[in-house]
Amino acid sequence: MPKVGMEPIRRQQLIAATMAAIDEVGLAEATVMRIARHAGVSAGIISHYFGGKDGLLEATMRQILTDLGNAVAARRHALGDHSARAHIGAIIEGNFDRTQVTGPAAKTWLAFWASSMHKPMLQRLQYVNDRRLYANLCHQFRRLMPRDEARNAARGLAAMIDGLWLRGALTPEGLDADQARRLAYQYLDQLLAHHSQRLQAPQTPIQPTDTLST
Amino acid sequence: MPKVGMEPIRRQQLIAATMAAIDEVGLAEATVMRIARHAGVSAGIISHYFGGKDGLLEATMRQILTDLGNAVAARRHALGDHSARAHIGAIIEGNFDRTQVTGPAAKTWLAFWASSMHKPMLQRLQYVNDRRLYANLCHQFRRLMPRDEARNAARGLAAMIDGLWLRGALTPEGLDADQARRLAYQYLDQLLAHHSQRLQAPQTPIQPTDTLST
DNA sequence: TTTTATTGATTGAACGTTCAATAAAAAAAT
DNA sequence: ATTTTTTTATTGAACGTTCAATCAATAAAA
Repeated sequence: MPKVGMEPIRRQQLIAATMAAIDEVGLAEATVMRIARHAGVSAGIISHYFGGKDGLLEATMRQILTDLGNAVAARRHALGDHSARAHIGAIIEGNFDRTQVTGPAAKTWLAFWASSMHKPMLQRLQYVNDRRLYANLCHQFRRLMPRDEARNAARGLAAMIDGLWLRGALTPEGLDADQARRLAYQYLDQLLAHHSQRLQAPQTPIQPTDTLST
Repeated sequence: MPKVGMEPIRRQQLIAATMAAIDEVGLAEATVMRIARHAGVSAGIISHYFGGKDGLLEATMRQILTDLGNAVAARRHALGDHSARAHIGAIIEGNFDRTQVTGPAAKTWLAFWASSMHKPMLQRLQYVNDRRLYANLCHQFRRLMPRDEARNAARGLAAMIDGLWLRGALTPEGLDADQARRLAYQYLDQLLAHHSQRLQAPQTPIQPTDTLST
């Protein structure tokens, strides 16, 4: 089987196998042997390409974060409408993207969330990603409201997104992405309602059954 | 040291030591020896009182869920005002209770969230707790709105609570409980605003500090 | 003296890593 | 075209470590 130029192929295989193994039995029992078997290779190869198990786990988390970043960036670039609401919508959509919501990715994500609290390298990755989400949201909200309120809105929406995600991952039936999107948009529109220069009123990618306001 | 009637004492010590160990080094490295050392006892005692490490972990998760249940129940019983908003407020307050927000409890909680996906017993505990939160919220919202909307509101608020929790646990500085409460209440009031029989308007247990702009 | 609680050395299983051996492809030589 | 050599990728058995569980020995209370 040894062909030249295997490195990128094997790396991808092993990262995918890692997610599959975590999906199957959890991080605690995702041994190098199980991961290797999933990828159809031997255990030793992991140390060869990633320097060890930790290296593979780090690479896997990087992959997940990169996927999320791409999912968001793609939707923001495809935006016709450059309103704040549209940008924030793209962030929501990106976070509930197919690749992210899938069983393996969701469980892997949650496993890394938990273990990042005690592994400095993973913590760093998680932190950077977190700040990026918050900063993006904050920047968009800032276009419609004063700074302190924008910060609150960003914190609230970030929490809502993560919360929907978390509960989706924990639910045996998996995340209902449509329902999650709907709830996130509904919350977003409530946040924006008070500050709508009327330019900016409910634009409805999704109609939250609106309401004649207070 | 052997006195009679040690069992309940040791059990409590060991459960507390488990949370402390998880807080310190994470579930993956919370070995029986480390936990035992934390409690000032030997490793063997764990199997003696809990039948094994798994038994101790299960008991620890049960403890955390019980603490949460008590925190909520206490606040609901202490309620003067029996409005739906007051009840939901008690649920929010209970979830951001001191004993829950503390470092050890928060990290232990997250660790169990992750591992409950692959351990049927923990999954069962987590699921029951989850349904209870949802059912309680749903029941209270139902007093103010039609069923489908009540369900959405309950799902949204549950996600918001868990999301704030999660992000608090992941943040290096820990959860800012006051800020979390404020955001949860703000969201709650937005949910209720559309349905307020005028009895029910913003009652402000917490003032969202509103902002002098910029 | 009996009962109860606790210890800690021991055991066996499981893990990640290593590395000499191997096999396949690519390159060079014929 | 064929053979030989070199390079690259891969294997899997062996090693050292770490862990949870066990249980005979022990020490304190009753």
